Amino acid sequence: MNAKTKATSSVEFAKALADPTRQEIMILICCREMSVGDIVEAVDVSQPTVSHHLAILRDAGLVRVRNEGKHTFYSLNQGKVVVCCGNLIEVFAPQSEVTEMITDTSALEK
Amino acid sequence: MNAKTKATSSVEFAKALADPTRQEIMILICCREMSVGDIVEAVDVSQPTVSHHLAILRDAGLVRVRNEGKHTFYSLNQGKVVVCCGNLIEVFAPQSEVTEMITDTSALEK
DNA sequence: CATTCACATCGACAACCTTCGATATAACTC
DNA sequence: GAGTTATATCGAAGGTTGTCGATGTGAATG
Repeated sequence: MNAKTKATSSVEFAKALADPTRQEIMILICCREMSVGDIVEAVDVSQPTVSHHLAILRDAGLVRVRNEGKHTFYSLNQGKVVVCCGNLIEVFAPQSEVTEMITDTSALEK
Repeated sequence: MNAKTKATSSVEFAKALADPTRQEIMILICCREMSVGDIVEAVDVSQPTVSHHLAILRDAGLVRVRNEGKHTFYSLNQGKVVVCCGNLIEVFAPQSEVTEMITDTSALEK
């Protein structure tokens, strides 16, 4: 387990994903950095609402944040998603083949 | 994809997991069948509340239900958990090694 | 067939969440 | 330093969710 990355509980992880707007934002920043303004333009909610959702994703450790002058760039932490999903599978599907795979190998360690 | 199993959206899946009582129930019935009464005894909420949570898990396709006389037995659908988590990883971590694994092989098909 | 048992459903209430407009903050610009 | 731009925070409104007691329902039981 990486010490830098705060451990996110399964409930907190699920709550962070439990909103369509948040999932939409997550897809936008999944594979690239985006400024808050760019995200606001891409989704159909106000700027404060986008900031609010980004704060929730930040608190869950699901996004990386980088400040550059006036702009703040967000990007999704894909590794965190993998780790949290791995936790879910370990806890709620301990008898599945996938669980054997992810507990045997250290595929989720990074 | 199994035609019997209704496709659960990632938002619906996340919402189903986004409550500690529900996750507690999911762990209880993860690897065994339990009647509603047994679940009520094991958790610290009322019987109507347990029924309510079971209904949400049922609507999300996350539990199997079996009636036997007066009793109703619930058990977790581990395969569904694996499939839904696989979907999350594919969508939100497309560049991870795990995504290559689960898209290359058909490990999630059952 | 009246009673009991197991569970689901209903109605109400409180807590929480999403959303917005308004405002604060912090950084560039002229 | 006054103005502008980008983002965060605040406060309120409205919707959703979790919880409970009360009640409905359907199956076993005597």
